[in-house]
Amino acid sequence: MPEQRRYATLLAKGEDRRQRILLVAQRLLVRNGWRNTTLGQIGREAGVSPAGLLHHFESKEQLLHAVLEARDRYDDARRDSSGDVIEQINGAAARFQQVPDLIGMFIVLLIENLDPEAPLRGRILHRYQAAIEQISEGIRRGQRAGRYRTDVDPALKAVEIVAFLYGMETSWLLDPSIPLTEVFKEYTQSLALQLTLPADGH
Amino acid sequence: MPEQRRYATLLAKGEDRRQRILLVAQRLLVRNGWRNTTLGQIGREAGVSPAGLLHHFESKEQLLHAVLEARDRYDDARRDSSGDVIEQINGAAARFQQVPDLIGMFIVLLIENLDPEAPLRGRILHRYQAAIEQISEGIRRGQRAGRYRTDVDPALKAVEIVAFLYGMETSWLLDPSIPLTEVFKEYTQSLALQLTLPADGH
DNA sequence: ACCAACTTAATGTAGGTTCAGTAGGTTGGT
DNA sequence: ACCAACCTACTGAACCTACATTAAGTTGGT
Repeated sequence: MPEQRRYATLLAKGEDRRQRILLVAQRLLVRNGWRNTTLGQIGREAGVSPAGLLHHFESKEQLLHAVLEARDRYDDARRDSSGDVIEQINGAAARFQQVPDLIGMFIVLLIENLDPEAPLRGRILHRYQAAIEQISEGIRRGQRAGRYRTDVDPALKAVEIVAFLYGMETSWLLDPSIPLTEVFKEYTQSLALQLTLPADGH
Repeated sequence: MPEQRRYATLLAKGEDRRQRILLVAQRLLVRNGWRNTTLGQIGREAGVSPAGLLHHFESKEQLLHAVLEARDRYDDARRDSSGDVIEQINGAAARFQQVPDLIGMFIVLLIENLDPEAPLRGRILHRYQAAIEQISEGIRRGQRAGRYRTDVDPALKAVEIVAFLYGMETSWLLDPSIPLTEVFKEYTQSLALQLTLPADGH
């Protein structure tokens, strides 16, 4: 039996549990925030004791990083800087329905790490700026292609769009009954109107 | 000497300290979240021991409620349902500069109270819905007055606008260097464009 | 026999709260 | 003017609970 296969069953079981823990941790993180989520809660829902949990992750902090890395892998997998801005926004909207458990993680961590000394602050700020940059670039591309008016400042508009997206996440976390699709549609229409019409000086 | 004036000097000192505690608590609440703010921190910055703090407020939770009530009084004082939506949004923008310490309190508490069982969840949801209602009504008023197109659904647009406002708070909390004024101006222009132009069926 | 995957029972610590006491200003009577 | 009773505004130490983490032991597959 090859070295790699020794304990294959056990290791598979462990990996399974590990994934389950990550999923539960992710969900509770969004619902309760990270600081207010205890290893006991995660463990209970994942079927292990707090100590058992630390068999898979060496500390609570490291578990958080594992959750973040899983999330980053997901994001990286579907980053597409090809489509135009409207499509990017619609993509974000679709994700609300497709993977509701992932929505809000970023916002929750952002709020929990506002302090300059907060451990995740750098990482989060970086991600925010990357989002701005991605949207800006989408707008610039549209302008170069002649699809968008050139008198709209891409950087400003990007800040606005990202604010709208964050705000929708926040609103939806609070009240999932809001008419997501319609609001997104409304906003993208409004955007299109402003981005594609010629200026009229009133 | 009238009954109310007994111990006037002492009571004034107490009231002074009380106000100072409220201010510090409010600031730390936004920076660190409520759960991550300790009575020790608040006390240190307000010049009392944790125990001394509880002489003025009977518990940490009650202190939070006092902060909320102070905030509500402020909000109620400047509620104006008279101006149109654009003006309301500009008013919100102005508050970022005027009273930066008040910005973000709502968002932070919102995120910390997402859970259905969370103590402030009801209060926060109610306030969100009130904000939506206020904006909706502003749009409807504009429509009745013939200033706005009637083919924009006020409820939908209100959700969008509130999302933008929350998102701007969040973004600004994370990165205060964003060009606030310009983004607000950009957004209100975009809004005006959509709300006041006749429909073109493309 | 060995190793992963646990469990239960400590351990340590942070933080809210309680308690007993101190300082010093206030009041009302003398 | 002075004093006793009373009050507010605290402080420091002790208390208690909730957690994260550690230690030591158990189980069951390979």
